[in-house]
Amino acid sequence: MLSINFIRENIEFVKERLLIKNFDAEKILSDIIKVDKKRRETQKELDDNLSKANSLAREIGDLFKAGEKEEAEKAKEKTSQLKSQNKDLQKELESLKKEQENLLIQLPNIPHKLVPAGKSEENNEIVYEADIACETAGKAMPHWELATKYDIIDFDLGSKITGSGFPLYKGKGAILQRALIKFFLDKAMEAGYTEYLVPLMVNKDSAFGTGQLPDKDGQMYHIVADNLFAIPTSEVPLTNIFRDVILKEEELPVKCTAYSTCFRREAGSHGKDVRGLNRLHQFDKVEIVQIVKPEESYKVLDEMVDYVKSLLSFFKMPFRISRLCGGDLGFAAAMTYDFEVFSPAQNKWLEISSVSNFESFQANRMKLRYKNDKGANTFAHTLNGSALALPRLIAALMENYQSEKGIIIPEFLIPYTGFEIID
RNA sequence: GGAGAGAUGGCAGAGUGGUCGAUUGCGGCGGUCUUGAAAACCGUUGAGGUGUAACAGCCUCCGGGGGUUCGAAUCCCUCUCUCUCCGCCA
Repeated sequence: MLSINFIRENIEFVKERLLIKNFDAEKILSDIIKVDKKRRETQKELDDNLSKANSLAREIGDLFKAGEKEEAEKAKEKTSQLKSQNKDLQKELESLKKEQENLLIQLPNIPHKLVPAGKSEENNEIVYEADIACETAGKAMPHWELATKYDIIDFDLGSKITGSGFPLYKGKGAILQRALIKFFLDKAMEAGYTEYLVPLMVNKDSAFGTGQLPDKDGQMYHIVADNLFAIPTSEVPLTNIFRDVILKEEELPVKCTAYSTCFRREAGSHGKDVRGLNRLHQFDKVEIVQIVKPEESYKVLDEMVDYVKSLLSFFKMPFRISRLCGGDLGFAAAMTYDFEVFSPAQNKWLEISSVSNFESFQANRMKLRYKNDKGANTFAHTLNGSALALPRLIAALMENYQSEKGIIIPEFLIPYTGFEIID
């Protein structure tokens, strides 16, 4: 959420920058300014009235104490009009605040200067491509066939037990999954991240804090009986640890990581790229989150990109990094880098990680602040990234590492899997 | 699920209708003293809004929401959470 003070002072700038995200903010901004003005006027009026009421109450108290009962009773009568007036003002203020909030949360975050304009992923800017050749492009066996051939992932059983998009991993498939999780968590720890094991369901406040609500309402599984949401990523519980928190400056940067299962309804995307592990309702992911000082957030974004790059480099598979254009950028992000790994069987790039700087957008929503060196409370900047999401990585790994003998486990992973080949 | 107790400032912990935004202790910050440090002493120390050139001023906040009253941290209702006991259970 953008802060009202910032908007008030930079309307034209906000309007202009949001066009990069293909968001026409003209109407909503003028509404916000109008409501804001009204809100402040009402606030002032109410405050003045309350001030009067307070001093009257004090006087009445003094009169009672002095034993002047009659005078006191007389003074009481004066308050009734003030009271009813204040009640109305209070109601009005309340509804103005709500109105303002409703408008504010509709505004997406402002994209960073470097974000290219553009409508869709075609306009994303590729900033890095690993220099790794892929000889089997178009000739490799797809991972869903390999899965069956070696009996390590059972999509049909998943469907039987739950439904499509809930695969069941078996034997070496399950172990590979566990090995990767452990590998990624170990690396995150080496890089200074503190590991958490988080709740997989969150309440409304948390879902709102990171921006899942109300923007992506239909994308989360909702447990109605208890009004809880299954997390679409551990970013939600991780970042919400710091909801309504004022950190000390020396506590920054906060670096945390969590492995979790993630749940996504993927409503509206049925039938598109859903084969095999490409798009699932349930999957596993290791996430990294940082909370930093505003002036450092872009340096940290680069660091996080380098970190994810270093992870992917272990696998020696073709991958590339792109900076998302305005049209492809998420609601809450100011800048995002996507990582894609190459699937030789499908002959296409699979998105495997997404690293974003949200600047103060999430922090403002969840009132995440720190005390700066001048003692002033300041919104921190939040960043997060996948490091990494497993299914597509496993898909790419299976396809890239297939051989006549079986799927060869990359050497660095063998200590984690305990086996060298899936056959 | 049943019965009871509780939720106050960074922490501990007073406060049961009228200068209480809140006694006090610890912690933090500033100072005096000291060659330096400790101790001691003095001062200071929450958040949000409004407002100001900047101060000041004013308003709100004692778990959340609602109510009673001229006036509520204090009384009433309700929700959430924590603790103790009982039941059930991985």
